[in-house]
Amino acid sequence: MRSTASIMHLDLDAFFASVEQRDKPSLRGKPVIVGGIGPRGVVATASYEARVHGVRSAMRTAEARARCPHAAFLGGRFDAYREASRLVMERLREASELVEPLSLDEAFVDLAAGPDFDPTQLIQIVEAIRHDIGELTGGLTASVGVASSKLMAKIASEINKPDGVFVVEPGTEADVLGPMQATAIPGVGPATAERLRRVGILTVEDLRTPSEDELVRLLGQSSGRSMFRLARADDDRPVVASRETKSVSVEDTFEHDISDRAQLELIIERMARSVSSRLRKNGLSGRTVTLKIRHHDFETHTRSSTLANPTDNARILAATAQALLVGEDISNGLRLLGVGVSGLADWVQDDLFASDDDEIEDDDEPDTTEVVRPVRWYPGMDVHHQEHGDGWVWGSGLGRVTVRFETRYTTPGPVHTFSVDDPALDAGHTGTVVA
DNA sequence: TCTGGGGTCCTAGGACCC
DNA sequence: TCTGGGGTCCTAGGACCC
Repeated sequence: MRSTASIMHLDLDAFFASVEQRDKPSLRGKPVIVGGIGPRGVVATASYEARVHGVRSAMRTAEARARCPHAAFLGGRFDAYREASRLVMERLREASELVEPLSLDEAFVDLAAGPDFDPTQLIQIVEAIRHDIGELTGGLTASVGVASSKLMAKIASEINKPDGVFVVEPGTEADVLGPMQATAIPGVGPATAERLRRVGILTVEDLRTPSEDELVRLLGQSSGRSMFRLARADDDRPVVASRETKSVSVEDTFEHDISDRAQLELIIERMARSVSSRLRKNGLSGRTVTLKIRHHDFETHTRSSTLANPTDNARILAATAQALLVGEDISNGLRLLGVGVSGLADWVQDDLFASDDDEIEDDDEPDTTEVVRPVRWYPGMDVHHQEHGDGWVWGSGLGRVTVRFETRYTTPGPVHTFSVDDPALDAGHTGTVVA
């Protein structure tokens, strides 16, 4: 643990929902919920206006609708989120080359690794970053924690959220941490919290009572040892700029359980194509193929098989995953299927037998010269109308789609309803739906 | 109409090898 | 003749994170 507060943790506030409010002026100041919008969906992010009504991440969308029926429920536009994230990470890298993104909306930055870092200018540096993020992203806000370790920086960023800063003065770490719930420590989730509760440990201070060996007996080697240290704010983990991808996977929960084997095999084929194209985009190939299945009753299994050589070939991935489905009892229906690849190598095996017809036709990538016609209009997605211009889908059903014509750069705009196959209406730039 | 999707890390047992 | 060990790979499951 270093002696200066120079590790920063930055967290964009209600990230997905904030991007939506930025791009949809009529939703600013209103409850916005981004996530799965189908019957089995869950909330990814709720705006602060929605959180007032008790809506939280990972809550079922059905419950969120009950709690906050007047909210806008949107499917999510990942291209827009990725672009905003890219701008933020780029700005962070100007402060220091040691930036460790944790997700699209979170990163650690080792400020001490930056060009002529001056600890006496810490607040000015942080405020400049936050100011620039707002400018670059069209008004997104970030919460920041700065401390002498990753642990305390991460905890600090929560303290004055949203749009706030908290600096943990070196020397005060253990005192700041002590009164907090044990679950404040990253890595203490529901299962660990329950184990700790059973032996009377509720706060971080409580967590300092047992010996290291006792914690190892309770939580296992790895967790036990790390919890012993983290409880004392003893943390010297470095900020690591780049981490290698370890696995690539796709999964889908169906609106209705599926028990038709042929249909499941087709879904596996589609997923294998998607995994394959993502492997290729990143110059990766892998040896272990994993099929994930979730039964109607939520019982979940994985089945994996390791190939002799790494591959990124969609046909091989599909055949391997399909073989793993044989022997599984699907008579009561599956609610989820997933296909993944691990054991990645950053090189592709020269395949002596590869030929063009070895590949399944890749329809994953839309032909950019064509007009993109979405199969379905989901709430929140970007659209373009030949006459009315740019807007977003407010809702659809019964053969109609309702669009609000406004963008990030306009005032709240008018609403019009069209037939779902109106030829004047096209998909705008859009990401993957969260559904 | 209970319970997403994309990841990471850890544990544990069996096979196999030295 | 009564029981070694360590290491690695593979599979499966579980906890956790955003």
